[in-house]
Amino acid sequence: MEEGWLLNADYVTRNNRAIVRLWIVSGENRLVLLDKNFEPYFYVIPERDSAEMEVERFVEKVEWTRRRDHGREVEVLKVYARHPQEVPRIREEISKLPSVREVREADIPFAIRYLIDKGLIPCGVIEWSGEELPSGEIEVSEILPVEKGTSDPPFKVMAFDIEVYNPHLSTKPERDPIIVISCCTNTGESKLFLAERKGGNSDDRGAIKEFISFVKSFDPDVIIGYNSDNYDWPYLRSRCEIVGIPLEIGRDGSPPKFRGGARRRIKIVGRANVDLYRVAERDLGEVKIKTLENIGAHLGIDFEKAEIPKDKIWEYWDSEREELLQYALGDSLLTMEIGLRLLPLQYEFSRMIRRPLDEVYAMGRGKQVESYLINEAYSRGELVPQKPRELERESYEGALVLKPKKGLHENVICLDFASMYPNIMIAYNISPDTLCKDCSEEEAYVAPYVNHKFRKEPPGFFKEILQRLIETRKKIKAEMKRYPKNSEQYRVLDVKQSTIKILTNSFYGYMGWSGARWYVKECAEATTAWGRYTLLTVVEMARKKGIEVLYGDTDSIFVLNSDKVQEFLEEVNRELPLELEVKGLYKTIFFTEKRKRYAGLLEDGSIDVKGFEVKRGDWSELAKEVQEEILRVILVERDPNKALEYVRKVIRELKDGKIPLEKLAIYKTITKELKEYKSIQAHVMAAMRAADLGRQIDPGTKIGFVVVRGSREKVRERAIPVEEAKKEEIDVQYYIEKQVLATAHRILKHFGYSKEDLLDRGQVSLMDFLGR
DNA sequence: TGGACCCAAGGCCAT
DNA sequence: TGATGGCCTTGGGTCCAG
Repeated sequence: MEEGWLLNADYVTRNNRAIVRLWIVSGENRLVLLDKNFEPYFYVIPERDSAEMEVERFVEKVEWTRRRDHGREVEVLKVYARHPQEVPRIREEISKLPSVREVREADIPFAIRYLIDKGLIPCGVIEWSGEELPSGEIEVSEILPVEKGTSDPPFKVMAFDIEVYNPHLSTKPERDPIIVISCCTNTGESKLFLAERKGGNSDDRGAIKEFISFVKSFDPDVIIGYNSDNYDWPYLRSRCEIVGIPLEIGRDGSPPKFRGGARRRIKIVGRANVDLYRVAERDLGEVKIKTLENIGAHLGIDFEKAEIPKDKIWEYWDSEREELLQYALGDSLLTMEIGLRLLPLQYEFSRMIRRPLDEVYAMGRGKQVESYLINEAYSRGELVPQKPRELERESYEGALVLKPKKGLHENVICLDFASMYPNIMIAYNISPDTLCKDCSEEEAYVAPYVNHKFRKEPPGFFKEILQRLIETRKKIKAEMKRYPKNSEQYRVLDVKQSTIKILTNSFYGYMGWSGARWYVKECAEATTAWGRYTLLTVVEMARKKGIEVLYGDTDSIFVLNSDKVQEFLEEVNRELPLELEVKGLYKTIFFTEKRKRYAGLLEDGSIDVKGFEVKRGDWSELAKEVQEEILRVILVERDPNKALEYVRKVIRELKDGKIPLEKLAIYKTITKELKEYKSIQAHVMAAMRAADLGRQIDPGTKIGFVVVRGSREKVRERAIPVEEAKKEEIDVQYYIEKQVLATAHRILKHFGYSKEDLLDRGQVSLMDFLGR
């Protein structure tokens, strides 16, 4: 048997038959495995026995088999199609038959079906025996997954980035050529491909050709970019069409395939395309403005990169080319560095949910959970439910949030339930297949408030899966202790446990997602009901013990610390089927009267802020900086008066024009097409102005704007993109009142200061008045 | 006509 | 293309006193 890493899977059609094709990395070799012995199939749940005869009219082969549907055994027809492309049509026809109740699993892609049935793990190792064909491909006779301690696959990775000549505000492939393509590899190579000057214009033919031949010669397994799905790839494709060069970079010589519109995914045959921006969008929410540079800084990458304003790229190309080339190279080098840090988690997700890397990176969390469940269902002989027809969103009651006791508190301990929702699902056997309407109260757990019932036995689909995930994670965490924290083994195990944690914590949300195959509202509703009940129970238990509860949210309570707390913890853990543990100890903590907003000084001297504007991406840097400093002075220096003086100083600086423009920019996301907005607020207006000037504004675009002076009253009338603003035009009064004062007063009002106090009206009231 | 009040839209964060 | 709860700003409307 030979061995190799599974990079990707697809199929080819030869002699009208679909042949599964696997792309393998084996040492220095890149192999193609073909399996001719796998047929597309799906299931039919019959209404009557005549279904068999009626279904047979549409296909060559039908056989009876036993499966389970939500735990119950069912006799179903396994229906084989001649070719995967026939499946959608046959499925349509068959599901119309009166003798057919339901069609199942007809929408699982052929190559994915193969991976599931064979138990093969993408980004993992497989072994096979077979025969080499004259074409060099290998026809396999036997193929198996190999259980191995995981490590990162030995893939060759290439990062790339394009720069476009852009004397206009936007870039248009019909008009603007590519001027630089920069590439680098995880083997240390880097290349720049430059356009040539021809009669005053730049000609990118040569650059594109050289790029294509570099891709062919380096032959990467993984190609990464930053926003490449929405910019670099579409642009390259357009340029190739315009200049008449085929973008033949697939391992079979084919061009990339673009699938879908705004949420497009790009497939390159035999390789894996990964856009790190989409990974960052899903996994790095803490980075508010996701530029390449910000992501790099967040990941701790020490990288000096030349700064060139986007709209000046063409000028540098014309007159300061060397700097532009450094900049362009920096982009692909930084993309590579980011890739080296983000890819391991994507590899592990690929293994966990058994999907090729180039699908995993852009899948939403719900789809990732679903892929995992589909594999679990197969191994249990369970039929996969159909996708819900229409997304009928029925909302349900969620978590409980207590009103905080406002003010400063000393020596506060935060207790929380470990993975509350997954553990509730385990404790009360919540699962689509255990939900029962007519169980007796003895044989079922009955959810409080909502009265949904779940059979106590046998363990449900979700319970079994969650139990095993949590158990596996515990083992990994124990194993991690055997290695030093900076070791490779530790890092690999950490990625593994972290993947399990993310997946485990996504189950509840998946259950309540109306687009999920395993969507059952009652399950989600019962989970939160037990959550509310549990939180109320511990609050009551604490009070009975004379422990003061200051705040609580979903699965946590903040209490005044005392020697009673340890005993209380033990009592809770004795009486409830969940584990309450210490999450943190605050020397000082500050609550306002509002929920989900607090700031505390932890034992190690760090400050933990939740909810306040400091943590939000849609406030100016100035406002956030001021609020952060106020919280620090209050919690650490315990000197509200000093905070007051600080605010007054900042306001003076603002009036004196000493605050740089960048600190005044407010960033918000455009979430839909501009014309669809019912309410035109500042960020929408700023985006419209940007669009008028030629900037591309799509849903998902972050727009940075500032508020300038003017006769118009409404903020939106005075909101302009930050790139177009001058510092002299800033509406200082807006920033004082709506940004600095608003955020500062939210904290300082609890220490007896009014907005007037913060403004220092007494001393500068006349100036202030004239200033308006 | 301006201010008090209310509500919905919009966005982002806590859990 | 997991979930609900919650906070805050803005814009748009009504009502009412002056």
